[in-house]
Amino acid sequence: MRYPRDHKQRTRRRILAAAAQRFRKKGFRGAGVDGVMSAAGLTAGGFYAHFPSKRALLADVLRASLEETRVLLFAGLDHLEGPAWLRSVVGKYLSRSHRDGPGGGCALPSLSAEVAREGKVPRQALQAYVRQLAAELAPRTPAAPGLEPEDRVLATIALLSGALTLARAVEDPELSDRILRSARRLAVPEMAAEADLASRNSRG
Amino acid sequence: MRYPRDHKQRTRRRILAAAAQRFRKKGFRGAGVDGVMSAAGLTAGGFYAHFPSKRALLADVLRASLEETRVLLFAGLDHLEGPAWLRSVVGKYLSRSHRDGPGGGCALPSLSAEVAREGKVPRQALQAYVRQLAAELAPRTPAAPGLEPEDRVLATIALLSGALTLARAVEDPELSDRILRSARRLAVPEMAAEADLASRNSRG
DNA sequence: TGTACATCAGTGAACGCGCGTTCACTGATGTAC
DNA sequence: TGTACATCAGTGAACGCGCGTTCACTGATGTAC
Repeated sequence: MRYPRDHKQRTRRRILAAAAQRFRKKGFRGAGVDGVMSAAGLTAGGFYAHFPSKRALLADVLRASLEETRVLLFAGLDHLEGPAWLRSVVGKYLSRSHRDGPGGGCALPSLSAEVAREGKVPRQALQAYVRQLAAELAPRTPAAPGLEPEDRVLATIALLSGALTLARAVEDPELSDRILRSARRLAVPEMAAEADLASRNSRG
Repeated sequence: MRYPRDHKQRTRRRILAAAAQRFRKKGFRGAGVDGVMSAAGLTAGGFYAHFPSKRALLADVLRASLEETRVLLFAGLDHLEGPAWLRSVVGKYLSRSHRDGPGGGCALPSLSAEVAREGKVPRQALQAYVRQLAAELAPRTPAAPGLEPEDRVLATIALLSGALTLARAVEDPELSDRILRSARRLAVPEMAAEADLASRNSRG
């Protein structure tokens, strides 16, 4: 072995991390191979020693983002359960910091629409992303009217992703905040009345 | 007047209609000026006699799509009210035909993520789109736990848009259908239990 | 210990291509007389 | 009624640019002896 054991693999991870950041921030078409590589401290030509194409990278970016989303959503909630747990997860997803940092966090709000147009491989990766996220949320999610946990979780992912996308696209910060807050309540109606009461109290 | 009265205006509308179709179907970056113009039966050069730039066209496309969404959602529902009315609206939005025809219908699922990155003018147009749609839905929308009609409507738009985006991005048709169905129930919990019952009965 | 060598991750110039935009020109139109 | 003309919507070639991708080459690395 002429180079340090994991040298190439570590470089690959650096490229992947840079791509995950830039794809989510600028979109798949908005982020170029050139930019990704120079963000990783490399030049464009080297890219193809690590990935067969930009589109193939997109699938890997989805896989990498799932891990970030996991950490973002699940960290430090072991003591909660039922609606209170779900409210916490939803609150983290629909937080201002998640909205304002599209380069990190969940890939769905930034990339779903583009992935839909990029053919089979990226679409399957997104599908795996949704399935995996749903599978991890379902066991702790309570049922809702007409919705087993597995289905409630799918609808909730759609709601969270849609709300974050809109909250990012709208120009007025107040409307943006309002979209986040409303979506939080629609996602967890069990806690919505209390949240309403609490915010009334705290505002006087 | 050397040309028929509305000749140029009519051409403009043709370009706008072609752009609305192609932007929603292929994305803003995925659809080129060339393609839009030839879909309108013209050549690329003529575009700039009608619009100052491709980006300015995006804002107009959002305005044009709102009218289509209006027709799609509200046509023929005058006899309904409350949850039953809302269920109908939601059912039309989250229908297979809307999912499978991204070139028509609502602009939010296809364009929100890109609009967020295209600067002030398109973002304001999207904001107006959301506000207008919300204002038209709110008067007939019932309140929900912790959600006045105005807020429920915002969260519902987020849910509908997010669900359609995911349903389009996922490869497996069964998962796609399941996302639509789950979102329908989360959007109108008042009718979800009945829908559940009905579908159980009809399946045996 | 020191030197020649084989490896291979990464460089950087070049490729063809499609993009958004510009602009000199065309040619169908309705008008003037 | 017929002819010369002014208008202007639309053409089509050209522009510079950035894209994804290729490939001959470089040079730092660890190895062999």
